[in-house]
Amino acid sequence: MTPPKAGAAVDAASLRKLPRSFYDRDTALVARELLGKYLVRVSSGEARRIARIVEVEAYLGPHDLASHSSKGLTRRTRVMFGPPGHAYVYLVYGMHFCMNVVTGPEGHGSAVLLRAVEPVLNVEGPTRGPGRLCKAMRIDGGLNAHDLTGDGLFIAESPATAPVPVVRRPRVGVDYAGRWARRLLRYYIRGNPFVSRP
DNA sequence: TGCACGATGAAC
DNA sequence: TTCATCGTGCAC
Repeated sequence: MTPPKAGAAVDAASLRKLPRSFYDRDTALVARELLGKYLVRVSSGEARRIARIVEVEAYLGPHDLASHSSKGLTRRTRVMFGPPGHAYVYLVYGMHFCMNVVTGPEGHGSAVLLRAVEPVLNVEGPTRGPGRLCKAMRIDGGLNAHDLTGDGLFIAESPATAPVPVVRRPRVGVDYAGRWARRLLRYYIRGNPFVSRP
């Protein structure tokens, strides 16, 4: 009759969904503050999946040559230029999905890529790396443009109180972006074993 | 209409 | 280090 410890920590009533105002701020700040938050996925007919965000990357806008939005407003980047608090999900290398959260005011073209999570509840398989994260959390292109203040897929406050120690590094796989490749826009929780490339 | 190239992951 | 695999953006 003793409830599992993890279950108690993620009781439905304790999951406080992040408001849109959280996302409508400076992208690097949102990236930094997403660390430690809970990513929640509710697929119909399946148990609710919860994972703690441990690694992210900030993509600042059209001036950031590593950002998809540097191509301007296209069918693909439409979501990035849309209102904050929505999911930008795209396919890379023809086989892996990557999930971002749109940040800043509408029209800004910025987002934060989720690169790794730590399983908390009902999450199976590897979760380090943006593609594996999406696979484990059952996130695919059908969730592109999904409103993160709604249901199905959202981010919530975590019960943790202590601040997380943060490491800043250059972003992964953007060597083509010149000086933007060297910017320290990748953030992860120091010492966390689920980070993709410590 | 064609083509080069990935915000990756897994195998070798 | 190589390769799978396909949507996107841009050249033609």
